[in-house]
Amino acid sequence: MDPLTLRQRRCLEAVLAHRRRTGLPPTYRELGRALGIASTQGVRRHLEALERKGYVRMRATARGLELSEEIEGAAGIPILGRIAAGRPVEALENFEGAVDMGALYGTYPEVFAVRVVGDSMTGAGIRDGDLAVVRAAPKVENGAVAAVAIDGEATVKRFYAERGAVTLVAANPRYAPRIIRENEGREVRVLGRVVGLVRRMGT
Amino acid sequence: MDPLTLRQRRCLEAVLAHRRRTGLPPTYRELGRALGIASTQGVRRHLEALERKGYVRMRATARGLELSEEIEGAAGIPILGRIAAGRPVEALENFEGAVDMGALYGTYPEVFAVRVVGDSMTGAGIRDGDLAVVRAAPKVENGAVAAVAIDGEATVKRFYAERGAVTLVAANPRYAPRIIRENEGREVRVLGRVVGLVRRMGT
DNA sequence: TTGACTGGTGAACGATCGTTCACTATACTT
DNA sequence: AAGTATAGTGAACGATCGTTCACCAGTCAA
Repeated sequence: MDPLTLRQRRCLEAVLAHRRRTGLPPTYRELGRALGIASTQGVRRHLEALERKGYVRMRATARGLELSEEIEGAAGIPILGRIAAGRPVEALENFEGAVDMGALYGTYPEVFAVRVVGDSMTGAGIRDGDLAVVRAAPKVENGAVAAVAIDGEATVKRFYAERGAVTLVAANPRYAPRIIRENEGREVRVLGRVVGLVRRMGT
Repeated sequence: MDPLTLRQRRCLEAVLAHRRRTGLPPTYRELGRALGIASTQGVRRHLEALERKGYVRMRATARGLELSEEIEGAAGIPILGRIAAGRPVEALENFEGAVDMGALYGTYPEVFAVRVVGDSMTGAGIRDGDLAVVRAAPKVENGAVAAVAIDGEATVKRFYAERGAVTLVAANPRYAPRIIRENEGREVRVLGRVVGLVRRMGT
C-alpha cells in the first residue's frame, strides 16, 4: 500500500478513533472537527487520497466510510509475525492478519461457543474454562473432536459413532471412554464439530 | 428483558441483517424497505418499543441505532450455557455472553497476538499454530507465561527474571530451561504477558 | 515556469435522515 | 364503553450529510 503523508495518517487515525469511541464511522464534519479542518472539502480531499491509496472506501451514504480489509484487521487484534527491533509494533505495519472471530470461525447461528468444564481434554490442549468454538452440524465424522449434548448437558469429547452406540473418548488417560448405547434411553445429540478454541488466562 | 412481539422481533432481525450485510446500522427508511413499511413513523414505533424493552438505544444522529450489550453479544458468537432440548439455540436466547475479542482481551495496541511455533508449551495447553494473545507490557511477574523476543524472534515461555539473567521455561519435559545472561550480547525484550489463546482446528 | 500534489477556506445544492403531527384500524383489558 | 398497546399511512420541518464549484497557497519535480 502506498505510504501516507503525516496529515493523511492523522486523518486515518481519527477515523479509527471515532469508530472505537462511537462504533460508527465519522461524517465529514465530525472528522473535520477532530482534525481542525473547517471545510468539508478539506476533509474530503484527505479521504480521496486514502481511497486512492487503498486504505478506505467511500460509499455515497450517511457514514458510508469503510476501511479496507487490511486496515479493518489492524484495528482489531493484529497477528504479528516477526517482532522488529523498535517499538512492539508501529501502527498499521508488520501484521499478517487479524484475530477476528467472524472471519476466523464464521458467525452465529452456524457457529457458537461452549464453555469447557473439567480436565478431560487436556491431552488435546483443551483445558478447564476454555471456550470451545463449535460449528453446528447434526453429525460429525468419526474421531473428530465434537460438542455433544447428553440429556441436555454439553460435553466436548472425541466422537465415534458405531452401530447402535456412540463412544466419547477423553484426551486424558484418567478418563475411560464412555459408551452410550441407543437402548439406554439417553438423549444423545451432536451439536457440532469443535473448530476452535478461545482461552482467557492470567488476570 | 421483556418479550417481543413477532413484528418487533422481525424488526430486530432486520437491524442485525443490515449490520451484517453493510457493516452499518440501517436508517429508518432502509428498515422500512426491508420490512415493507412505507412510513418512517411506523418504523420508529417499533424501534421505540425495542428501546423501551432494552434491546436497542437510539442516538439522534445518522445511523444512530445501537444494540444493547446483550443483543450486541448475541450477534457475534454466543457462549451457550445449557443446551436445551429443542433447536441448538433459539434466536437471542440461552446465551451467557459472547466471544468478542475486544471485550475479552482489549484492543490494539495494548493487545496483540503472536502465532506459536513448536510444541514447547503443550504442557500448558498451548500448541503449535495457536495464536497467543499478548497484553503488551515491558515486564511481567516471575512465573507468568510471557511472549519474549530474543534477537527479534518471538517465543512464548514461562518467564523468570533473576539477577543478571532471564530464564525461559518450556511446559514440555523434552525442552530444558533456557538461561540467557545479560553479558551474552543477546537482545531480550519482554513483549508482554500472554492473557489468552485462540486456536483454529479441524477444517 | 509550468504542472501536479498536498492542504486548505467558503458557500451552496440536493438528497438523506431523525423527528413530529394528524389520522386510521385492530386487538385485548378493565 | 373506555383505555391501552400494536401496527400502520401520509405529509411535513429542520438538521445533517455527501457532493460540487470557485478560489488560494505552499512544495517539489520536470
